[in-house]
Amino acid sequence: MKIATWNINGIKARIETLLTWLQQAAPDVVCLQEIKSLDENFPGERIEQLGYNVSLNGQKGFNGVAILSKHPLEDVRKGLPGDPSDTQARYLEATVSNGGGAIRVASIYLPNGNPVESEKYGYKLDWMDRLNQHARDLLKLEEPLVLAGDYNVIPSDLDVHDPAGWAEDALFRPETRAKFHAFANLGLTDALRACHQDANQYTFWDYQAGAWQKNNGIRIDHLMLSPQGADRLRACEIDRFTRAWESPSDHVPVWIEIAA
DNA sequence: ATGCCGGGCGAAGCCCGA
Repeated sequence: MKIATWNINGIKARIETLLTWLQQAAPDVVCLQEIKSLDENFPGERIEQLGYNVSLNGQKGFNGVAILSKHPLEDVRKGLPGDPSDTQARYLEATVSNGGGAIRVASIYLPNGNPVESEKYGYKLDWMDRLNQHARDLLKLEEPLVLAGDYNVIPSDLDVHDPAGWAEDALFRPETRAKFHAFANLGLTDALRACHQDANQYTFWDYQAGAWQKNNGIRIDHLMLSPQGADRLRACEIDRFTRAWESPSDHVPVWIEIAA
């Protein structure tokens, strides 16, 4: 089973690109971030025509996450627990059943947090604490689990073209990385790093300053697996070719192959 | 280069992203 994550930066602007990639890559499950759409305005019918079920946690104008699946989506959870006052659409979780077994899948759009001096950084850190707590609860189930999405976290120096230049950024500063490592240390496997250890495994290139042409990228889109999920991991790849397509998202898809 | 692009909203210019 092929499970992907992709921050598409607006479904309205990316629907044709998404449909092209879905037909070409043929993933079984896709976690989307930044759909920037209300549920009722999401072009679900065109995606359903390709054989996908669609589950949404949308929001007007920005944020918004989705899960697409060729298999039924069950027990859908909208929103990350722990703060009823949080109205931003950044989390969606569902169980994918493919006959043989079930996998719990989450689509995550973790807050950016810049500028660090603003309340946005505190919101990011609080959100990471809530994600950590929820992951603890999910891991207690001891089942295959894939927490996939745009984490807005650069895990290590290997994952950024210019570590020194990013040192104080909300995506890379020590406090951010410490929380991400605490999360991973609950027992979650970074699928890309389980399969590839070399540098330059980027998933995002800014639209500005020729970042793509210069390969000034960062790795911030991750698939994090429970032990039961990691046991079944067979491959993890980054579809960086989509960044060269016309009118691309600034993120590219990342996917894993899991033994059925 | 804490906004150079690009998207959304909504119909000009501002908010947002990383």
